[in-house]
Amino acid sequence: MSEPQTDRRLPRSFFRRDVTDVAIGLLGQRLVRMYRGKRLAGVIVETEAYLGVADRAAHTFNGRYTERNRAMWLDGGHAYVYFTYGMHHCLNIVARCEGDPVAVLLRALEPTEGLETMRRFRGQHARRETDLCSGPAKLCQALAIDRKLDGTDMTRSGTLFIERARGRAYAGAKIVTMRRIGVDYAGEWAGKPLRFYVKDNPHVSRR
DNA sequence: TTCAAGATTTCCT
DNA sequence: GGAAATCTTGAAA
Repeated sequence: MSEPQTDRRLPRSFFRRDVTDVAIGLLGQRLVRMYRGKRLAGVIVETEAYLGVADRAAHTFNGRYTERNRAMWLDGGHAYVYFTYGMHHCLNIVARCEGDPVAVLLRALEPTEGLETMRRFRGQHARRETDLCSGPAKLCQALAIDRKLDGTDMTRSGTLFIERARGRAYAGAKIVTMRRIGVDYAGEWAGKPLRFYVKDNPHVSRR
């Protein structure tokens, strides 16, 4: 028996493409997190591409394979969730194929379902709706995403997945391309145009 | 075993 | 605009 959402879920082939194409293609798609029977969801409005072994800003730079980043080495469509700064989680979606450790960092969502629950998870910081998911760690907190979901196959999981959202896609909107956030230590890679977001969308992380 | 630093967010001046 | 919070990771010793 198949559930309605299953038909809308993005297939493996979507994620096995070039990581930059996946990063751009994810804009306008819907991230869904099932939490205790409830749907927490939002449309992706900001992403960053991490190019793997050649990319000094990537966790897999120079072929690094560790306990933390092993999910990045999985097949396209898997989730890579890491913990940083002693308190924050960030969600990536692996692209390409097994053995090619590239991924897309989800930096912001326009929340669409389960806003009350998100507000509860975010606490009193989320005064405005644009405070809920306007940052990589904020969206993880709003959707209760932590390391327990690291390595999840998002093309098969019923807990964390991505739905095609053509009706809400920002196909007609302008996509802005610029340097990535928070990777100034990465030398020449810090300035590469690998951050993408929907122009003028209020949920995009600032700076 | 030790230690510096981090794909961030929030609060304070 | 600047710094604290907070702890895991990864590399060096």
